[in-house]
Amino acid sequence: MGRKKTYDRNEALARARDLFWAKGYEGTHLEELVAATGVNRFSLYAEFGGKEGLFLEALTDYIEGAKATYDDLLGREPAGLANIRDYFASIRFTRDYAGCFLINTLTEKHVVAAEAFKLARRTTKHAQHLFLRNLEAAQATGELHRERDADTLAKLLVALDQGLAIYGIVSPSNKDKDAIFAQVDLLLGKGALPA
Amino acid sequence: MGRKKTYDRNEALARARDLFWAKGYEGTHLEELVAATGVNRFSLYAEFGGKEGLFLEALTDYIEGAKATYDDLLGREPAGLANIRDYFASIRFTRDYAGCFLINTLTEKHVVAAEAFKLARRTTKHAQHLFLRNLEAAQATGELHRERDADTLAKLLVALDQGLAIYGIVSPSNKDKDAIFAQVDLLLGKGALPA
DNA sequence: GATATACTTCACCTATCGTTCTGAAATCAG
DNA sequence: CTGATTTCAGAACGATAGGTGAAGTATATC
Repeated sequence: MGRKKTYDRNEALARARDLFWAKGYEGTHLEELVAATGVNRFSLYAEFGGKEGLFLEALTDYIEGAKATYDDLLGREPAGLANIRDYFASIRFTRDYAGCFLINTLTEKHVVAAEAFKLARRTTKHAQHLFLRNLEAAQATGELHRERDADTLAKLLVALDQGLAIYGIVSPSNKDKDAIFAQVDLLLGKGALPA
Repeated sequence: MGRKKTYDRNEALARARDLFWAKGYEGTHLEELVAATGVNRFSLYAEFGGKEGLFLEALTDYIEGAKATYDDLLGREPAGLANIRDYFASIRFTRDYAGCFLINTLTEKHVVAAEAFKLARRTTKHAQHLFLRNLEAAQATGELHRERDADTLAKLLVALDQGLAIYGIVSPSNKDKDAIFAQVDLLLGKGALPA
């Protein structure tokens, strides 16, 4: 019983996430959050426990979404280089992510920085693990040369993943993306890579 | 005539840069700036024209430093892959940059975002140009295979450069760095890269 | 339809932000 | 030394931030 909410919790969280993502924690004011989410100040406090709680939930929401994307694209069967190529093609080269919310958060040394750091390490490790999984499968089938250091290559791909997210902000050209993608292929040993 | 300043302008600028770098624009409060720079509020306004002016000067200072580093390491003669290797080895794999001040700024949509965006494009283009210069020289001497798309490879290196700056925040392990460096070498066609 | 419940609106509070002002301290020309 | 000039240190300013309280309104159960 009682009055119904005029907002949807998940929808509100998504809007808050986008705002925090774009403007950072301190740069996003409560008034903007109220306007964007449609949740009034009082309910926002009751629902999320204030600005800080809302931020943490928004960040967690983002992480879960990112993890789901990783799992979806890099967890496919059969494992192999195709999964990696598909990941870069469909994430880093199509949607215009404004960098990475989590990484942006790390650069802001506010109160939730410690929690964000833990999340960052965990997510990075997860992505690295998924990359490695596909690289090792590729080595098993002979798709990737067995002498390549798969473990390190996975780390490089993680770094490149982040780099491309940023590159997309500065130079969001599709022409560039296609060309860079071809170079990633070369890195993976596909295509005609000269010795 | 008049009283002497108790601070050094450049020193104060460097301290302000580090603070803004670490905590962002909105996350850095004037009181902290006063404490860190040793410049009192009044003088800070007289000297830099307020918080915004100080930020812009600090950002410019950072850019000039970064550009000088690029020029120094990637502009050396003779041009070639060694310069690129040296750059990554001495910048992205030794000093613990907390990401890139300029890129951090882009993610904060505050009042100087437009100016920061211009600076980012210009700096990125500059780095790309320097990478390309060394790649083309390497192709001329046969150090790098002539069929490689040097232009695109330069772009990839720019993206990787940014990615490694971030990777250094999350996983600042020197063991990782050495291994990743070996993979960068492979990307450049040095070492025993299997076809 | 009465009543209890939960959300909404709106005004207010306190803290703190960036900025400005004021009087004292320090420096240099004459 | 004297006076002009500049910086210094701290208080004070208006604006606005995040958070909270009280009254009103819509909804569900009985």
